[in-house]
Amino acid sequence: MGRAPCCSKVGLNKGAWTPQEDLRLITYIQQYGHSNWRALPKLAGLKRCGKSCRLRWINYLRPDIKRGNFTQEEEETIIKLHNKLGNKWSKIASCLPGRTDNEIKNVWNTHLKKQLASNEQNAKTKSTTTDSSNPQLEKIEIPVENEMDISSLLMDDSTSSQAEETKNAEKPVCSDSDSISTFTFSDAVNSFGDVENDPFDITNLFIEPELWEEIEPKERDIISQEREENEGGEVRDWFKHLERELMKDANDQIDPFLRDLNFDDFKIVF
DNA sequence: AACGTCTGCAACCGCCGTTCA
DNA sequence: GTGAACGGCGGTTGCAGACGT
Repeated sequence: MGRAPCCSKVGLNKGAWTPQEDLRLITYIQQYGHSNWRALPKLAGLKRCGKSCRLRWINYLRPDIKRGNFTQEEEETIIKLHNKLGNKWSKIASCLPGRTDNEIKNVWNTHLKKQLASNEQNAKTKSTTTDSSNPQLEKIEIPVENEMDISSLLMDDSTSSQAEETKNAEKPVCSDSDSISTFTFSDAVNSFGDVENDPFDITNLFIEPELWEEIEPKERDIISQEREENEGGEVRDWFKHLERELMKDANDQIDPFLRDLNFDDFKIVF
């Protein structure tokens, strides 16, 4: 007996999402959250499968998505973690704030895998020398263990043994099982700081309640204060962007659901 | 300009683990 | 204990734009 399909596929839209659909999804989630993905499309008036909505939100519409090319540091992190974890994209993504598993998977399959392959090829042809044109992309041999501390993988190879000794004294960049307790607001700021044209301020990022509890009280105050000042701005900007997109196609009819929206009604959801 | 090929990425598919009645 | 419902994950596909001929 096979599993029932996640939803009836009859009459549902497939393929690329339209700006109208995006706007509907964002609007609904901002107002009501996403406690039930299966029910969401019906409640939001979307002709989409719940899974499709979830994927669209997680991979594209979430306000805390980090846009732009991956930095060298991020690529190094992916390579190191992939060496250790294999294709555990969600685990790798959990160590790269603002990056999605899908995005990381794509980057790996389209760029990093090829780079590593060509790097290995170069290493074979230049087997007499230890030089490498791209040292950070060299394959790193790390023994696989059942229990692991990802933070050690993210430290410099040269400092890893030292790091092991001072494990408890050092604050890891990320840990598989306990990332929430060690990831501070300052870490987030640093990790987002050099992103060009980042449309979202760090203080407006959606923060899961559990994570919010773990943020230092002082930092929470700073975030809250800045949020009060900017409340709704990020969402409004995003709506405005979508509005512009919507207006590009003169043949589009204005969605009645969206027509009467008052953008000032929307606030960041905690 | 027209056509074919390549590349990157968004989205889909199907399976798995967890939860709950 | 069982199976349906659901969220999540990883592999794969398909499309659009870039590029080459």
